[in-house]
Amino acid sequence: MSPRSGLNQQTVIKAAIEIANQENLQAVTIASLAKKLNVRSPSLYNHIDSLNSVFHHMAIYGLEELYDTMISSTQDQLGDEAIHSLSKAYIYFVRQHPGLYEATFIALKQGDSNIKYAADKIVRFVLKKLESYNFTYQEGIHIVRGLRSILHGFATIEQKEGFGIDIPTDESLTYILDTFLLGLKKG
Amino acid sequence: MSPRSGLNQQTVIKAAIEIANQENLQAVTIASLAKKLNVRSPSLYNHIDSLNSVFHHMAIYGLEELYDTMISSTQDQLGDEAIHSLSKAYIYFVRQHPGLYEATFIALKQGDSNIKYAADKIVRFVLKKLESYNFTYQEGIHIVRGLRSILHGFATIEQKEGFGIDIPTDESLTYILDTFLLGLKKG
DNA sequence: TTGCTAAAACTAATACCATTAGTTATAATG
DNA sequence: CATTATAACTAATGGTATTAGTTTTAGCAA
Repeated sequence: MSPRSGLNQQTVIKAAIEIANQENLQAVTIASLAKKLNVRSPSLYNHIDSLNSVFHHMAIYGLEELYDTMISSTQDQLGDEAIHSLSKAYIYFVRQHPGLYEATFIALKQGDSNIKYAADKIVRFVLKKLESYNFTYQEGIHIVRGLRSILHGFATIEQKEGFGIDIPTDESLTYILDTFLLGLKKG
Repeated sequence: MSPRSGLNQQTVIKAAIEIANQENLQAVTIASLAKKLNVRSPSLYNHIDSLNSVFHHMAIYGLEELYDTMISSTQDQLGDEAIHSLSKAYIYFVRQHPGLYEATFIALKQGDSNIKYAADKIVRFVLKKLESYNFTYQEGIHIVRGLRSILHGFATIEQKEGFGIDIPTDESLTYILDTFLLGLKKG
């Protein structure tokens, strides 16, 4: 107890992620963090710059985790199989870490270069997986934008429970990806 | 000036939408509304229940506007043509009313039935436009979820300027929709 | 025209929030 | 064992939403 409670930036970020995933991103406040970590609010400023910087670190951590998950889900897969794997990994990641995923997205608009870089790594990875299809560069961009739209859109609608109806969402995801991939082959 | 400034709920919501579109949804606060409307913060409570209820009304208004825009963009169109039109209408609506669109989405998770109803109207409209393809009910659901994912994903990524790269986003949208529609025909 | 009343403004106050300044206690190092 | 840097603390500032209680006024009735 009392002074020297063993805090550091990592601990604070980790606590923030827990709160975000259990509640939501809005529930991450200096006050809620302090309570969870058994210190007074101002004490946190020995480890972080601001609440905004907490979101910032969450975003980078989340994007890297998402990237790793996608990488390891595809291994040496290529083509349709790889796209299905990486998509499933993406959607499952959002389901397991909803608050962390929120953080990755909220922060994007701030235009921070570290975050852009972490996000770009994912885009480049997907582009790489598309190489086996022999698309032009421009087509590749369109396709990545399409996949990203599908995955982000699907994930967030699901997160907000906007789908309603009792048809399994996993089946829908498979159907949507198959349709998109089929269209790519025919185009 | 002073008392009786002619406020009502409509005026407040309208001011909120203006602030949201010009800045963003977070900029809509009781304080910013009061300032814009030249009254003190507590005065607003004569016209609204809470800040949350303002977001709520924004969401419903936004969904109805979006619905109307999509309806009138398709008129008596059917099939691919209709899907392209309604999609373009959706994306353009988000570009023109970014803050209002934010509100429609933030509110979804609250699970309010009025909002669910307004959102469902759009889903049913898109389902109707798909009738000419002769899909089964289950396929229809998958496809609507797909289109919704594409449109919401595309719109929000564009909004946060997450696309980078200088290839026109309109071209990407057309490409993505064509690909998806092509896949539907082959399936 | 005058007086009443409901509505809409106001001020004051409460309870939260993030953040900064300044102080105290402690853990580790010389 | 003394010093020092660090990490906790308290106190204070200025922001937020919201509630309570008060004053003002617009419009209607007599």
